[in-house]
Amino acid sequence: MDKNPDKHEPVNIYDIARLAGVSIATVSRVMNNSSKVSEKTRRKVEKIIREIDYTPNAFAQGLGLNTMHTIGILVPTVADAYMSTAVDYVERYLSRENYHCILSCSGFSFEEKKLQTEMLLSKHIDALLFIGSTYAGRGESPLETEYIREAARKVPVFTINGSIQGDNIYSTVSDDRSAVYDITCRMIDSGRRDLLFMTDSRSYSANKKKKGFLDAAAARGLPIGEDRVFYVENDIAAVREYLKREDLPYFNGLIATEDGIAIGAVKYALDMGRSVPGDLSVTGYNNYPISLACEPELTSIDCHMDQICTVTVQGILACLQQNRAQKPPHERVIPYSIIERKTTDFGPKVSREGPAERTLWL
Amino acid sequence: MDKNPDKHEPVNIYDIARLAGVSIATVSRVMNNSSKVSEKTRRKVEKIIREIDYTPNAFAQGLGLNTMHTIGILVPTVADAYMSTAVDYVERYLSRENYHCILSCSGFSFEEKKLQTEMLLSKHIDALLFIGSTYAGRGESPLETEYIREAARKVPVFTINGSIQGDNIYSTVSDDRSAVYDITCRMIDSGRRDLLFMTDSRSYSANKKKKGFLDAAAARGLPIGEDRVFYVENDIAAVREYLKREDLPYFNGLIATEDGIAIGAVKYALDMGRSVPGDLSVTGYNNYPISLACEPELTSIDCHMDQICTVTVQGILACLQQNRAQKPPHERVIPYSIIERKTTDFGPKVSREGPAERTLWL
DNA sequence: ATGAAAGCGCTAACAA
DNA sequence: TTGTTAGCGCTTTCAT
Repeated sequence: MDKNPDKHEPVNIYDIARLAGVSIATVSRVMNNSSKVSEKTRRKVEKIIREIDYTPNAFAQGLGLNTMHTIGILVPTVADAYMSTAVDYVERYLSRENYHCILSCSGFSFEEKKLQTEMLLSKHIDALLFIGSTYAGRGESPLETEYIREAARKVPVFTINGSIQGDNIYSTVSDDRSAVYDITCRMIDSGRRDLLFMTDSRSYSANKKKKGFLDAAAARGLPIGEDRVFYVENDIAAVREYLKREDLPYFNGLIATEDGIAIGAVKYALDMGRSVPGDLSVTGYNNYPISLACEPELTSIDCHMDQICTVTVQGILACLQQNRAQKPPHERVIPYSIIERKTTDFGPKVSREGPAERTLWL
Repeated sequence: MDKNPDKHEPVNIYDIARLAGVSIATVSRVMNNSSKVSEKTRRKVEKIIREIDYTPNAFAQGLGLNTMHTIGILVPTVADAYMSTAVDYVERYLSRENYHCILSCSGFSFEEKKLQTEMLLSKHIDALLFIGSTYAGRGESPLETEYIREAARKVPVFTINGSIQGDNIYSTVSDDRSAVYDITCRMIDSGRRDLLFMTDSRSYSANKKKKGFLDAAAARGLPIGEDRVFYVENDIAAVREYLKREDLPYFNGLIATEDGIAIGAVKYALDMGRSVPGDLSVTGYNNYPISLACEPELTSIDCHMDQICTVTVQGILACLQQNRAQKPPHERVIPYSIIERKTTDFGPKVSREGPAERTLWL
């Protein structure tokens, strides 16, 4: 075994103790800022620590303390602007509080989601965060989310944009239904009566959006039902062609549950010589970077990811801080914003009867 | 202390041993698939393990083995399509090999990058991966990257898109210079002589791109120098205005080092009634999702992130596998592709003299 | 204020 | 094939 002379020899607390002429207990006390150390001893020990560049072994600390200050994060994929923005916020915030994040991209399959959850749990993380409505299932069976409740028996579980019932589970969501309700009302109030609703999913979240659309139409007395709801792939080119080929009813307003779908509609209009928003008014959802690249720039719904993440991390910290102040509420709803850009001509906001429910933020 | 009855009581190897009527060594052997266990004993132990749902304590394992099979990943921000795509690939691949990823978003400041590196190191990770050319510095002083060489004395260090010299450091990069050289040649060969080069950075990577631009112009005998190089913010709206306001020379071809900059140029053209690519030919870089949202769709350079990540992870695994087969090479260059879309009219590829150097992949 | 020593749960070398 | 036991490096009583 040729030992690499460049490699730092592992230095442990015993080395420091020996060099400083004290016991390991004292070194430990110094490392942990215990008050029970004389100023003189502390300085002596700190000097050695600095000279040797000693860092305590995190595994040993973890073994004794039963925590390594690590949060597990699950996302279906991080190669998506929604997820990656959330991960970025959460990681930075947590990092400031001296927590690290283990990230796992689980994909959308049930098996894989469950497996990755268990893998994360086996690493003795302090809390688990699920980002994305996919983890909430489709609301068809409680079995879809049973593995999450199972996880919650070991560590506190948090979810973003997917509400899950269960002990020790805390969700932060945006009010998808109201958002779509609002934006649909505004579109109707701007004179559009021939609406289309396009989505790429039948998830719990997508269904809430659909409800918002239908409720708004009903509230405004428009004869709009499921026949105005279309399921498409969230792909600009696909939607662009879909809107041409299909035998669709006439429409002059389109509500999409994804910016990509909305942009496909804008491109369709372009191809067909229909002006936007003149002939066709379009709204997206999520306010992704692509909505700014679109021409004209896309009106979209912003879910205030920063607030969602802030609230979530505060909940995590509250749960983990020993002074278990109080548990966070089981669900928190964050308000959305309608970002009006160029694909709509809503005009000044008319308050006919307002949204069906108010969003709250705390 | 009210103990939660729902909470799993921590089960350890001693419990299993007692219940199975064997020693902890035998349980450990079963867990690690050691061959030295009789089939009968193995079954007996496995039964208990399953019944109790025992999972070994990762901290204790880590302490003994001095590894928790964890890779540290640093990115300046993961809220960026380039980074998040890379993270997604890497994490999935590593996950299949039973490695977990600790992710850290360091930002761009030197202090923070260094600090986060040390935080990661203190977690006893098995390897460190830096994603993004920002970690390579600007090539002004070796001190910019000294903390990375320092890290490499403890664990193998890998970098994506930033070449760093040093022992135990392995880089995977795309051939930025050749990519821009190629695309500039193609633009010139399609009849454009009044070129602009726009970038948002003076990083090592950005400088290589600039060199590709200038070299190509020189190779084609065009009198183009630094006066055709412009530094702007990578922001669609900012570039859109910048190109109008500034007292710029006439240009009919624009090479951007970021898709966002290129799209800003496309929007500028739109505002000014210049047709794209007729009056102005534009190319971006990175082939982000926004390049598809752009109208017309943006020609861009794709760095084959999948290959970059595959090569990188293979290197990581090679370094970590005990049968230290052989170390990976210190630098690997991955070929790029020019994705021709609608903002250029390159026509059939003319092979005048070819790019100055060939890219290689292995 | 300081030190001695008992764990934390696991792996692996050594004995049997 | 199985069991015994010595670490791994740290935190934390409990003495002093």
